[in-house]
Amino acid sequence: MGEIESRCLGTRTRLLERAIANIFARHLKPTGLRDTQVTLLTAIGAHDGIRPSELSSALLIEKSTVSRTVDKMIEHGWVEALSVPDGRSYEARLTNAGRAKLVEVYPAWSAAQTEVEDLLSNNQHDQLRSIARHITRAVAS
Amino acid sequence: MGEIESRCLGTRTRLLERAIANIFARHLKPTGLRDTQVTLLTAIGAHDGIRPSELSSALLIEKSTVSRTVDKMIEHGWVEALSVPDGRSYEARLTNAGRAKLVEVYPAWSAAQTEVEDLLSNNQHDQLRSIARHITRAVAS
DNA sequence: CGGCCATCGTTGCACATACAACTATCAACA
DNA sequence: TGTTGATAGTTGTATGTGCAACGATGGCCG
Repeated sequence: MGEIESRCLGTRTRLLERAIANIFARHLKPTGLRDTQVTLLTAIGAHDGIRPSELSSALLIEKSTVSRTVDKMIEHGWVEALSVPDGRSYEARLTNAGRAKLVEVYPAWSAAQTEVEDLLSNNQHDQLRSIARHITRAVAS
Repeated sequence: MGEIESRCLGTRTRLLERAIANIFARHLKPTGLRDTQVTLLTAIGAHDGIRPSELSSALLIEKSTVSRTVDKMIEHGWVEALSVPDGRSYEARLTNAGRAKLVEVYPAWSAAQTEVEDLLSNNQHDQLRSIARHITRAVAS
């Protein structure tokens, strides 16, 4: 049973995630945005016209969570939903207000990112990105 | 702004955590235990007499979450609380039922662990453990 | 001894999230 | 064209979690 204690990757990943999420949460608090909101806002900004289902599968965020979070961002006026031929779906796009919000959030994000990078040793952030990329590919296939 | 999209360690860590947590959740479901419960049960088993505050700081789980989760495990009869000189705290210890529960859970945990290791490439699980150890030390100091 | 601050665990409350059921729409095909 | 099955997003429900406030205890120092 000591094997769980000594090797469990679930526990370790969670520990890692909490440590890093806490840092981001602290820095983002004054902006009023949550980490998930920043993630979705950024993803929409980087992939104009992306659809909720793509956000969900690419970021591994539950589709219901995406639905509710994007709804709120639409209410805030940061995102707009463009209708598409497929009547079940829509395309998400940043509004000017959404882009402005991202600009506003950037310094806090950057400070958090720097703090996390300082917390990790030199190669570890690259390893982390590499692992995440690996997972992304595995999920995509 | 593309920098957030391309480099954010918060997003990447969360993605990683979700991917792995989903695998563990799926395997653990039949046992009726959540990942956090397994983590706490295992930690108590490995560190007999550990206190809630120590569980919280070592595992980066909120003290309130530890409190409620341990309460439930006590109700299930898996953990017992031993009183200590310091009247504010107590020592947590596994009961025989708790040890039996761990034995019962082990196969599911092991299957999940194997699936995660298969998902990652050769060195990545070691890198992940290394990073988690690094974080643990940073937090402890 | 007595007051003050720190620490510990618990509880109240708000919220994000997961999972499942549901609705609406599309695609395939007879 | 009508039916069937798959897919997209939404909503209901339950729960885990975080944060803040609280009550209780301990430790410290005058």
